Amino acid sequence: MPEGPSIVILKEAVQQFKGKKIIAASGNSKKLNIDILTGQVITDFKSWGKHFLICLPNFAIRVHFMLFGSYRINEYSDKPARLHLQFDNGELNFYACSVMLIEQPLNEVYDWSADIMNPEFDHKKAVAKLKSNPDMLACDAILDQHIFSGAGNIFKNEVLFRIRIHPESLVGKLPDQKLHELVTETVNYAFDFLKWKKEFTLKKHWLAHTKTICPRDEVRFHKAILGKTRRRTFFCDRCQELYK
DNA sequence: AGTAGTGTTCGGCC
DNA sequence: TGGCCGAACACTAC
Repeated sequence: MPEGPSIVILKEAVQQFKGKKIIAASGNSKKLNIDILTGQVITDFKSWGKHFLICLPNFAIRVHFMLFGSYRINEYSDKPARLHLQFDNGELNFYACSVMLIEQPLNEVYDWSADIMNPEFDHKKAVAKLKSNPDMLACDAILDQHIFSGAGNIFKNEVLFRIRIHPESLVGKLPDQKLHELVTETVNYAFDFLKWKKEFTLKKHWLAHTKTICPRDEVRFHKAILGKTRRRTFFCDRCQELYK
């Protein structure tokens, strides 16, 4: 569930509830007084990277699916719902996710130009952020939500393989052209991910993530826990260049 | 059947 | 004060 494109899919799937009144609300969220939701009208659904935002007239609900979260539309699971919203035309259920109330205007909370799926995504700003973090490893840079909001661990492995950059490369040592490729291909992969996820062929298209053999030169991939983010990393040390 | 992981936050420790 | 690290959360595909 978690990565940005999956949240875009969710946003598309809930459009039937835009402009609808919440006729009942329940759930086991501790961060939110669910009673205040009943009677409110949903003005919009938005997303910022992995954040799913339910907009109401005076505040928004932020849903983050973390690693295990899930949702059901017009059906429910046997697990307790973290948040259940009932409408006259259906229902929306969220499970095992983080739910938060946001009372500040969303434009003050979120920098939309950092969201890789947003039309306002700003390539130049992303490059500038990378350049201001010269000591950061490439594998951590892609996971940094302030630079690439919506990118996750699959992105990291696939994008670094696509652009032939070793995950332990220092961002400050990447030539300008590679820096631009990093940004361009992270965004490109987001839209490939979206398309493949909708076709249920995402895994089939993985070139590096979870793989044992490099499809380019057929040597073994390395599998290691790398970077400050300490996440699984799959890479080929023959075709992915180390900039250090 | 057990394990590991599409993620983030928090608190303890040095 | 701050960086680093592990735990917690809680589900399911393999």
